[in-house]
Amino acid sequence: MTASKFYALVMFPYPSGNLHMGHVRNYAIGDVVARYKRMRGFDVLHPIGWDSFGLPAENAAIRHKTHPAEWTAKCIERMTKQLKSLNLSYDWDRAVTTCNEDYYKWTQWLFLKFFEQKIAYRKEARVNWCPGCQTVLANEQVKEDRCWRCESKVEEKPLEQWFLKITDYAERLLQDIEKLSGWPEPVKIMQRNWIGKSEGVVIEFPILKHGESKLTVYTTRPDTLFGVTYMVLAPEHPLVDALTKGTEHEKAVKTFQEKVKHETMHEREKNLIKEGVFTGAYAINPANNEEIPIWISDYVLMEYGTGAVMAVPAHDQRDFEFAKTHNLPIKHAEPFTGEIGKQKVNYRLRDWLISRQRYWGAPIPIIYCEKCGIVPVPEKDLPVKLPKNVKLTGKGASPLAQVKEFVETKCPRCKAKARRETDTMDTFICSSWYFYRYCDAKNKKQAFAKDKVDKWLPVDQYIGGIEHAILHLLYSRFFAKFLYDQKLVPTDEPFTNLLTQGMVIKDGAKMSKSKGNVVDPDEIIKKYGADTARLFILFAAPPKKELEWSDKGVEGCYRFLNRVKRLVTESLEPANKLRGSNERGNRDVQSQVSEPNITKVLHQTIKGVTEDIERFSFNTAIAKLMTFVNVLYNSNTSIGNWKLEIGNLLLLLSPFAPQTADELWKKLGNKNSIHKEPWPAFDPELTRENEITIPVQVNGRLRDTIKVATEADKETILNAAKSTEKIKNFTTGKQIIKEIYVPNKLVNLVIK
RNA sequence: GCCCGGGUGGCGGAAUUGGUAGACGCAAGGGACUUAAAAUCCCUCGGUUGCAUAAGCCGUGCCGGUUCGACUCCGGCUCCGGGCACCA
Repeated sequence: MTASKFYALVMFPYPSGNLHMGHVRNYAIGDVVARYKRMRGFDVLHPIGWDSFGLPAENAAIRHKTHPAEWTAKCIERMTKQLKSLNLSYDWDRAVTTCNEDYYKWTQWLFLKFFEQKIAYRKEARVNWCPGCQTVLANEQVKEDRCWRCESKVEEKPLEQWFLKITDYAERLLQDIEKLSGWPEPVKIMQRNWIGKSEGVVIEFPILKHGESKLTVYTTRPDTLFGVTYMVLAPEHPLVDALTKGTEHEKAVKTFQEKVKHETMHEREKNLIKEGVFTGAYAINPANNEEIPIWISDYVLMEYGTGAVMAVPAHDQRDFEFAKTHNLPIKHAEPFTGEIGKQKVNYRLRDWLISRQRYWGAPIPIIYCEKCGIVPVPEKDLPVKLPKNVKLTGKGASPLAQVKEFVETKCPRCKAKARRETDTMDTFICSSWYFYRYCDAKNKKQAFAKDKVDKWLPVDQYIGGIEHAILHLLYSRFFAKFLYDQKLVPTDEPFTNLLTQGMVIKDGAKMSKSKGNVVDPDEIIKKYGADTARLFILFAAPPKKELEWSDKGVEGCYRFLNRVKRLVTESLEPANKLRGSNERGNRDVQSQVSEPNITKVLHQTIKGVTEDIERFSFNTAIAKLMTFVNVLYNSNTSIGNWKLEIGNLLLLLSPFAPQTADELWKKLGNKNSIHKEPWPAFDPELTRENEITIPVQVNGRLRDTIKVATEADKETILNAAKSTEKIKNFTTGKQIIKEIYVPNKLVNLVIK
């Protein structure tokens, strides 16, 4: 029988040149999972790589007068050293680097697949332009009208660009969220909201004195049809011209349209007073034949629904505000219950804009021919290599457009002179399929072999930052579905379980250069070693929560590891040496722990640590190891007898502090690496206490505790509880009306 | 505005199904060892009354409810963090 597979994946880093604490946290968590699963006998895939295309490298190269390829290579070299210094158990042979030809060749190949299936297409649209990055951005990459990366204010520009038709998958992306039982609820909610499904109807309103022309609106509330008092069109709506041409309203409408044209979506949204003008035309409410005025206003968006709405000010906040501003009637009406219009589903999700007007990305493998039009680069001609000799200024059009040798080519179909596409792909494309490439990282003939991805996918545990709740995690789900449809991968969801780690903060704020609160992992590793750094990061907070950095806390973890080391050293000394009281201060003899109890605590610790790791409660797992070490230190028995306990302690410690655990393991006389050992098992019988302390409450308030044998029956325990001095003080002269006994948990006496 | 998280000692956090609130670590105080310091080891450590390591009262953001019993469940607020934001 072969071992079950386990794919432990961490979000691969962008090679900025510096590992930061967020990385350390992500990778420490991932490494604990990988090491633990390995010890549990799983065949574990735990890879790492580099998300190495992207703007920062291009900008850094310009600043440092070097080439992005060289800059990136240096950064990767540096960060590889840093990662290796953390003793992360990666399979380095599988490392992928998205800016290498052998990777982006297949990114381009995937683009061709999308193109074949008409998922990749070109269209002109008003797109988000970031003046800081000098490129366009996808909707997902704009946060509150600012660029997610450089925080410049995003502008809108009408441009012809490449898109991926992610909207074709909107319904499946939404439905399959149900399948993601191993994902955190907030992430799923964010994705649902982003997709933004709404179900409604499309209703046609005839227009008065305009023959057959009709006004089509989309509404989720057809029941409010009787309350409609006016109609509103988006300023760009195609009917506007026909309605106003040659009328007294034409001029005012044109002026308004001009004004709106120069505003971005966000500016429009910020307008507190809803502006608009009357078109002079009227529509007829199909439900009651009322004549209602048609207005235009910037609060109606051309991009959503039909670009026209029926306004029900009695029901809708925005309609209400508009009606008040422009003195339009507000009508409270009976609900409309008839059948009208056609069912229609709308989504807020827009297609993914993937063109980027920058150099450091995978070239879009497309050729424009005057005769043949848009021609995909034939597969055999891949990769379309990024030319090395480029002038990078960070300004103006796509840098590739300046490279004559790149642009000028022949049409693959008719062999006539043709031009290459000069935009590159959004780097989120590169990161949407890297976890497939890991399975077959060196394949020269394919992006990945089917049997390899069949073996490893889906990812059993994915770990990364919440900041990708929509971005990377939505794109990757989309890719998975497309690749699944192409029968290239085995599942239509890529990640079975997702753990979103919290940020690392210091002095209450995110670590950042501008705040000057950055802690350099290198310095911590140099001073205390990688194990201390890992241990602290895992101990200071549960993975999902924010982690407050504390230099003192780091020292505490350092002390703990030294305590473990000392324990091992002392255990190797002659067995007759007791942990005598003379070297331990004047401790209460009763607090010392005797031999059989150590066995019990060992088994309790194995049980507790195992369960804690399973539920990602690493902080409490480590706390239990500390408790165990404290118990050993407090023991009154010969330390020479602790071989078994100390061996197990090291095994339990090994996923957290791999280097220390292995060194000490060898010191104990073991020849093989601790990391090849199986995870320790516990005996449930041996974890049992033979005497337990039971709290005794009177009217729900703790009054005393009693010690009883674990097997003691209800009657014995209740009698014992009622007969203690303290309890008697509360109960004498009173009537016990109820006796509550929760087995092995507590006694509560209700008195009157 | 809407949708998610979250408020527990001086601090980070624990309490897994409603059952001894504060595990573990940090900081603080005391002690042992030492010529001394560092390191190490031990003890105390939510607030309050109290000589007390006697006993009691209060205590998990606030107000109320359910329950023998609530950090945990329910209703209403409040503050902090995050996401979305004219999507008809």
